[in-house]
Amino acid sequence: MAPKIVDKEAKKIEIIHAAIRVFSEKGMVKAKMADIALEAGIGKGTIYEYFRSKEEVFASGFQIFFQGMQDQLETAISSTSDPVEKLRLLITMSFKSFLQHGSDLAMIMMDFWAEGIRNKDEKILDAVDLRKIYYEFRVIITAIIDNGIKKGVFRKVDSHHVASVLIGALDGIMLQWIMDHEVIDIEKVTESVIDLFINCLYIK
Amino acid sequence: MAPKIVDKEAKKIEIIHAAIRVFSEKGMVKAKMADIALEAGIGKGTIYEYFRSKEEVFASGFQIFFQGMQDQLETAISSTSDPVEKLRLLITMSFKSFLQHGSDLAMIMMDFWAEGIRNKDEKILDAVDLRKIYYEFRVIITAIIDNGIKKGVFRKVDSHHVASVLIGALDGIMLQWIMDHEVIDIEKVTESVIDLFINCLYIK
DNA sequence: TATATTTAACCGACCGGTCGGTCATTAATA
DNA sequence: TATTAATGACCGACCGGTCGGTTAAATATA
Repeated sequence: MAPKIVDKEAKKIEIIHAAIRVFSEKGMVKAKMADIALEAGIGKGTIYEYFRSKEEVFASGFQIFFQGMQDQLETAISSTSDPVEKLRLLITMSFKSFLQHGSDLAMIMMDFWAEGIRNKDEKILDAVDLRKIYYEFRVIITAIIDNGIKKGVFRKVDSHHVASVLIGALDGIMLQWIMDHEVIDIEKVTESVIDLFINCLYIK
Repeated sequence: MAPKIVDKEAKKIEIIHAAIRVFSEKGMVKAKMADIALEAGIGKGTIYEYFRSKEEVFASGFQIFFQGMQDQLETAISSTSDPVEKLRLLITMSFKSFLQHGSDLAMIMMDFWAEGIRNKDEKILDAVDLRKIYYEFRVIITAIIDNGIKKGVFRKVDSHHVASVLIGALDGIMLQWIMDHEVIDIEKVTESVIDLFINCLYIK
């Protein structure tokens, strides 16, 4: 009188991770539900026991992916209260986590971007809301800079827009790195970013 | 004994422009050959008189799109020999041309990025070679910075990596702008970029 | 312990729709 | 009329999603 019971939630997450692997290898469009099922070691139909559609699988992957990144970053910068050190950590951590994962994970980001931009008007999937993610990231950096200005370590700048430029630089450099690992030396670029942003904000 | 004659080359370019319009509106995947034919005011089969496949249409669009951008930029910065002014022009021009075109053109860039990255190993389409495009862009900026250093207007920096950061910043900011026009004030961000890059390189 | 029963979980053959690409036919031109 | 250009109905591969049937874990019964 009692049927087979599995940890639905755990299995769901397993499927998401399999999906992320497939998405990163083949891209959102070329990744087929059959591929995801194969990677997860289950039947195609089973995926539909856990998700309503391919899009929902994608959205779940998106959420887990960015949540993980954001958590990692926030714990890192909370380890110090010095604005300069916070910025330095934020920059190095961003690149480090990117390098860690290899180029596969970089690929998936591209799809998330593309999908996020394309679906920005249709609010069907609010999990795939890059605007919110960028907004939050901007808030964090703006706060650091404002704090630095208030403490008198940074010169007075338009913190909001400098934050936009920094985020842009981080993303844009990653784009270049994805395209050509040989030409972009992350170590040295990190130094350049730190040089440009921190030293230029710093009051000597 | 003489057949109907049309300007094949002109018609080909017409089709490419129609395709770019459709790609920018619908994205590479959702853009159908039938849509492109409709936009160009011809039959679907006719496209195949000029291109072998959808991918070839896409690659041609890619080439024309980036060639146009690059030409525009190069003529702009060739109007002066002052490194500072060259950099300033490069930054403002980049954003201006982006604003000019509206968000549709921004969309297509996303697809080009995604496609360019995904196809970087398969050298089938060397038209879609973003590595080359970025490389050339990097060379231009590196040259400007090196020239500035040589002339003693810029302090000694790792020009190659600073160039990477600048390109990254330009691209990354555009990404943010695509996602949320409201939050990113291009005018002010331009100022911030100029402030950060030029003033920080400048020797007072 | 062995067997029967229940039912959540699982599955993959199948369906319906889509779309890139083809080709037999027609139109236009000199 | 000879030749090329243009076309859109058609084809077949593909794929997301469905569904009827199967499996197996947990319990009930003897």
